[in-house]
Amino acid sequence: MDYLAGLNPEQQAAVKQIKGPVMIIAGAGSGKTRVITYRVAHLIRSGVDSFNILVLTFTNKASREMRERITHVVGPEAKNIWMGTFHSVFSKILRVEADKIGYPSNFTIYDTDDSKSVIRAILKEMNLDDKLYSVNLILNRISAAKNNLVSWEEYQKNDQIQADDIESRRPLLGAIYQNFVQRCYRAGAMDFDDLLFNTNLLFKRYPDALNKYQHKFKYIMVDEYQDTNFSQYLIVKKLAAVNENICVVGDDAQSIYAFRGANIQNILNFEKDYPDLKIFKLEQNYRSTQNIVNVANSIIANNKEQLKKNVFSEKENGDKIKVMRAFSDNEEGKLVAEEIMHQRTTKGMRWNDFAILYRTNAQSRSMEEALRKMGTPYKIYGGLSFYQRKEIKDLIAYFRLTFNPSDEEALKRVINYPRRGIGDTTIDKIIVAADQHSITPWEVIIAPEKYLEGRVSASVTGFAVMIQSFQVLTKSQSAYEAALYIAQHSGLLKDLYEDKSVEGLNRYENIQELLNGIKEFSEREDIEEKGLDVFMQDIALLTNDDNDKNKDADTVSLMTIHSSKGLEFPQVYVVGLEENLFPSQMALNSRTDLEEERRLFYVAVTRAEQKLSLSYATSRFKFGTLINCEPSRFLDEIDAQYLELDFTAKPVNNTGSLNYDDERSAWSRTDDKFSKPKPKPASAPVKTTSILAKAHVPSAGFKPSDTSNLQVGMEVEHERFGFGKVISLEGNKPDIKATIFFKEIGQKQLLLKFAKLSIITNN
DNA sequence: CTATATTACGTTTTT
DNA sequence: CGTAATATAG
Repeated sequence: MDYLAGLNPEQQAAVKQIKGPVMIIAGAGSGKTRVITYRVAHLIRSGVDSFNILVLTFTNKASREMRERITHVVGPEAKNIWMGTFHSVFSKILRVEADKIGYPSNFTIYDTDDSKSVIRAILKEMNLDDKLYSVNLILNRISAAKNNLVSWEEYQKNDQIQADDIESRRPLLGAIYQNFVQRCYRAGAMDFDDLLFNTNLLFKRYPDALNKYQHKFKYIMVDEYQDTNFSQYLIVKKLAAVNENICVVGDDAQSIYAFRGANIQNILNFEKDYPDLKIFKLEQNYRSTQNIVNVANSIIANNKEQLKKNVFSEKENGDKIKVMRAFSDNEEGKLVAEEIMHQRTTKGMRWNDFAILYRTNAQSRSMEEALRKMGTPYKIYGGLSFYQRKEIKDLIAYFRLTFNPSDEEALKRVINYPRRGIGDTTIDKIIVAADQHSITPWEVIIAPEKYLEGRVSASVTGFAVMIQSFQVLTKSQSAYEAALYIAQHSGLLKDLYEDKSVEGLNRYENIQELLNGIKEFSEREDIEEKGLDVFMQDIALLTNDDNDKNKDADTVSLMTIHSSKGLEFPQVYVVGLEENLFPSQMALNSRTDLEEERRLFYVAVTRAEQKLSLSYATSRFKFGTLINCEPSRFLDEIDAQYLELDFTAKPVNNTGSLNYDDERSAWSRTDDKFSKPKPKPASAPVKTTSILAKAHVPSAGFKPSDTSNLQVGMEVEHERFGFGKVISLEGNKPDIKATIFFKEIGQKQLLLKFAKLSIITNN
């Protein structure tokens, strides 16, 4: 098979240049994936050992698809290529080298929820205001530090950083960072950023290790290079330092992950690192009509910083870009659903040919509803993934704990789920004891008599014994057998089975699905090691693109623009083109943020092959309240000659509360293509102040009395309810119920064994 | 300790 | 509006 035949001259040149540093600037739709695929194939055909090739991608899906396509060309040898996301490739390496940096090779990977939970625990322990020290802010700050390879020690030493933190009145961020790192270390856990940070650490501290991988990966390719952060950049640079057979592929115009630390300078400055760099520009777009490409170009022209290129299409002009206006988010959904229905019938298309793209996941709801009403089949991509569901995380936490009992987050998750009488106070005691003795909570649990009082020890021991039995079991059983055993004997399966609600049923089915997945894994023949521990290894790195059992179903696709990157559809509907939504409110403060938003719009537009529609609503629900919206500035930036405005939609069931410009006034504005509804004066947010009784302040020296001899008529004081008189007593010994009339809040019924009462008088 | 009620809080985007 | 953390009663 002549894989070069279908390529244009520039693509061919890029494929054939296999030696030395290469940068391929690939415009949207310019056949980037084909070039990478064929370049790898070409490497192998040219005699490069497939074991010496490393291909780094941004998503699991991209790497999977690429491997498939390469297999098509070169056959089974494609299996030997090291290909995957940065995170998955380097977590594999770290598992091999873990002991060098003091980690167990079965370290846990903490996901974002785990990290947040760790931070919450730290804030509690340090007694900090969680409004000033918001979890998200802290996590972002730590993440940014790690991605720039700033350790907690350096963070604390850096004057600039300290000054910033002091100025924002958060001087303890460095201490929190330190605490966070140490806790993760103690738990044998790494978060996503650690996987890259620690790889850098490994290469820095152990030149031997670096050397080994430098010689292993003689040929390196990086896809989506514009999305790499400093940490990733340095890993690649170090690995490529010996052979310098490095090829990066990307498009600066599609850099949309700066919020996660991606540094567009990595691609803009690549030439500085490799002076003898060969640059190839792929500028012909094979995907979209000329109108679509022209619109995309006119959008991106508003950005200052970019590599010069001239993306063009030789396809037909195609339809103009349709702009639809709706009066509410729900109506927007209806318009889009109707238009898709109309297009499909008149043009004889499949549901698969359509995609609806939005800025935020929350927008899927109105689209979903409208599609459902019309009976249109659809599939939502993204959102919370299978592995993020509570029940799945619960079961996986049992697995995690089995293989890494130090994993504190997993422990906290399942120690009392299903209920086994180990409540918050006991858990707190365990953690405190662990802190005091500088050991892990697990070590407290396996020897509770040393650290805890006898009463709670029993249930804790029961839990420890159970986990230990899992540990023994997993050594001999297959992944599936072990998983099933754990699901049953943890009590989790039973707990879900007994919940007969719709959601409960659903959860039970999800667990079954996970178990089926593990079963399939157990039965795979292309893997040597099939223990549950192996299955667990990169589960934290998996996302939604997992169990695509209905992959071939004919459905409309709904997803965020971010997750649409790399995909294409004959017809694309980009919805919610409104100020503060797209561009996002968060992005309005700085030029760089706004430019990233614009690149995101560029990505959205360039997903379309034949027809592109844009829409906005003049009002939409946000946090349960209706707000007015202005059309996005991005619409104004598009050259009007490419647009076809459809403002025919009339407000449905207008109750007079909505003000809107009619069609004519929209057109009568000469300076502006889009009418801007006058912003309504924002109604002041209603503060819900509790009018309930203020808490009773107990008298000084308040002490609960022994109430076993309490009599009707006695006057008592309650910690919260204040002073009162006993009206009546009923029930038997331990469950005596007292009716007491309190001066401040009235009559109450209290169970004596719980109520904290202080007896004032005996009549 | 558990179950229920109440409140606070958030929306970018993902490995 | 929806979820998740916390308060409260039993």
